[in-house]
Amino acid sequence: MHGGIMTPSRDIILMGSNGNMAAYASSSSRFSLSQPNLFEGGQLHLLDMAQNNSEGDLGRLREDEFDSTKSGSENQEGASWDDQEPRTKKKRYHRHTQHQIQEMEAFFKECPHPDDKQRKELSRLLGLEPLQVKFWFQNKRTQMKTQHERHENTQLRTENEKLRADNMRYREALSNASCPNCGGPAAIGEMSFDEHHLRLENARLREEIDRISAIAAKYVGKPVVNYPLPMAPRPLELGASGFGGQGAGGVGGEMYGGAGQVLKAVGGVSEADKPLVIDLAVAAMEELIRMAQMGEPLWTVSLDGTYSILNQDEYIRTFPRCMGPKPSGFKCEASRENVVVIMNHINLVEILMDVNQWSTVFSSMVSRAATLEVFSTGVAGNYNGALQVMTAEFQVPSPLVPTRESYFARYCKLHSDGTWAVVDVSLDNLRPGHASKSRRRPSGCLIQEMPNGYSKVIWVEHVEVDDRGVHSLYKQLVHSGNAFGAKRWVATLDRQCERLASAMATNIPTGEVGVITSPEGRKSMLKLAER
DNA sequence: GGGCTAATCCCCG
DNA sequence: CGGGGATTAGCCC
Repeated sequence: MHGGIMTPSRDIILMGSNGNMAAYASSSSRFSLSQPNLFEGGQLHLLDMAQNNSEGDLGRLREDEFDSTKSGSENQEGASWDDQEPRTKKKRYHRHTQHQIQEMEAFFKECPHPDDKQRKELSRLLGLEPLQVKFWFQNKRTQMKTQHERHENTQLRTENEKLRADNMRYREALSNASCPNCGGPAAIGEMSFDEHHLRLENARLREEIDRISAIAAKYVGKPVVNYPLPMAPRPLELGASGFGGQGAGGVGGEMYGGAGQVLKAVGGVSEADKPLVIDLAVAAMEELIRMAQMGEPLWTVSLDGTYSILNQDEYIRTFPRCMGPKPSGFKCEASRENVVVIMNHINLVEILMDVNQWSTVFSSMVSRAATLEVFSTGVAGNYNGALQVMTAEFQVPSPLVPTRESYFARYCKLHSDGTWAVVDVSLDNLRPGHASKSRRRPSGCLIQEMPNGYSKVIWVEHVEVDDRGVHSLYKQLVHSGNAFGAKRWVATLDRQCERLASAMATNIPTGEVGVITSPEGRKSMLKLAER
C-alpha cells in the first residue's frame, strides 16, 4: 500500500520465490537480477552494484550518494511516500536517487516491460513502491519513444535539406540548359504546364520518333518508286493515327472537315506504304527548302517582279525526280512568291496543319479538305515533325476551270535556323488505280518569324496537271501563274488577314472567319459570333 | 519559459 | 485491469 515506508534493508538479498528470480551476493558487492524471460542458460548481470560501493551496502550506498547540499525535496531515504502526504492531489517533488535510476535503466535495457513480479523485486531491491517502479517504467517508455521520434525527425530533416539542395542544383542546371529542338531555354515553367503530363507526352513522342527513324533508316538509299509491298494493304484505317496503333487522340473526330462524299471513299495509307510516305515527305521537305532558296536560272522573275516562274529544264537537271517523271500529257505549273504576312508565324503553321482552319482560310481555293491519317502530331506540343495524309479538292471560282483533287502528305518541320516549313507532296503513286488529273510536287511554304511579330513567307507551288480538254482561257490563266500558283495562295491569305482586320475595326459581319494573332501567339482562327 | 520527471487521469483493448 | 497517451505538478536551468 502507498504510504508505508519501504526502508531498504541493509543487506538485501534478492531471492526470487522460485530461486532464480534474482541472485545476490552481498559480500561480493555485486549482484545480478535475472528475469524469468531472459534467464535462459545463465544469469544476466544487469545490475552492477559495484560502482562506488566498496561495501556492497545498498542502504549506505544511497546515503553516500545523497548530496546533503541538494534541495530538501530530494528524496533521501527509501524514496517512498510513507512519510509524506498520502497520495492525494498535491504532488510532492521527489526525485529518485542516482542509484535507483541506474538500476532501473539497466533493467530497462533488457526489459522495458517488467511484469508484476519483476517490478516487485525491483521495488524491494531499490526501496521503492512497486507503483513507483511501474510509473518509472511507464514514463521511461514514453521518454524513449519521444527521444526516438525526435531522432527520427532530425534524420528526416537532414535528408529533406539534402534533397532540397539537390533539387535546387538540378533546377539550376536545367535553367542553364537549352532546348535541343528550339534552342530556347529547356526549363519548363511550372505555371504553364503540368510536368507529369509533359513527361508522359515526352515518353510517347520519344517512342514515336524512335519508331519513325527506325523505319526511315531501313529504307534509306532505296528507290522511292516501285516500293516492294511485303504486306497486303490493310483495310482503310480512317481515324487511325500514328504507328502501331498509337492514337493521336482527338484527331479522328475532326476528320473530314468540309469533306464531301467523294473524299470519304479515300482512306489512309496501308501499313506497308507508311515508310514510303515518310521517305517522300522527307525528300519533299528537302526539295522545298532548295526550291525556296535558289535563284536564277531555276527561277525566272516575272515581268512585274512580284513572283517567280520555274524553269522546267533547270528543275529536271537540278532535282532528282522523287515522284517519278511527269506523266505524259501533263503540264507543269510552278511559281514562287515571297511575301510578308501580317500574322504570327505559329498561327500560320497552325492554319496550314489544321485541316479545318486551312480549308476555311483558303476556302476560295480549297473546296474540300480532309485529314485522312495522322502519322505524327508533332513534337513538344507544336507541329514540328507533324506528318499527315490529306486529301483536298482545289477550285477556281470559274466554270471554265475544273476542280482538281489531290491526295498528298503534309509534313511540317521546324528547321534549326528557326524557319518553319510545311510541305505537301502527292501520294498518287500509292494509288495506282486512281488516275489523278493532277499531282502536287513538293509545294508549300517556308515561314520565318519577323521581329514585329509578322511572318516572312516564301510560297512555292508546283503542280502537274492534265489540262487536255481544258478551256483555253483557263490555260491562259494558268500561264499567268494566278490560277493555282503561289501568288494566289499568298493573296488569299492576305485577304483573310485584311478581312479580319476590317471586321475587327468596323465591327461588322457575323459568322465571318478571320485570323488573329493573340499575344501568346495562339488561336489564329476567329469566327465572329452571331449578334 | 521550456525541459525534465514523478505522478495522475483517462481511454481502450 | 493494465498499458499507454495526455496532462499536471513541481523543480531546475
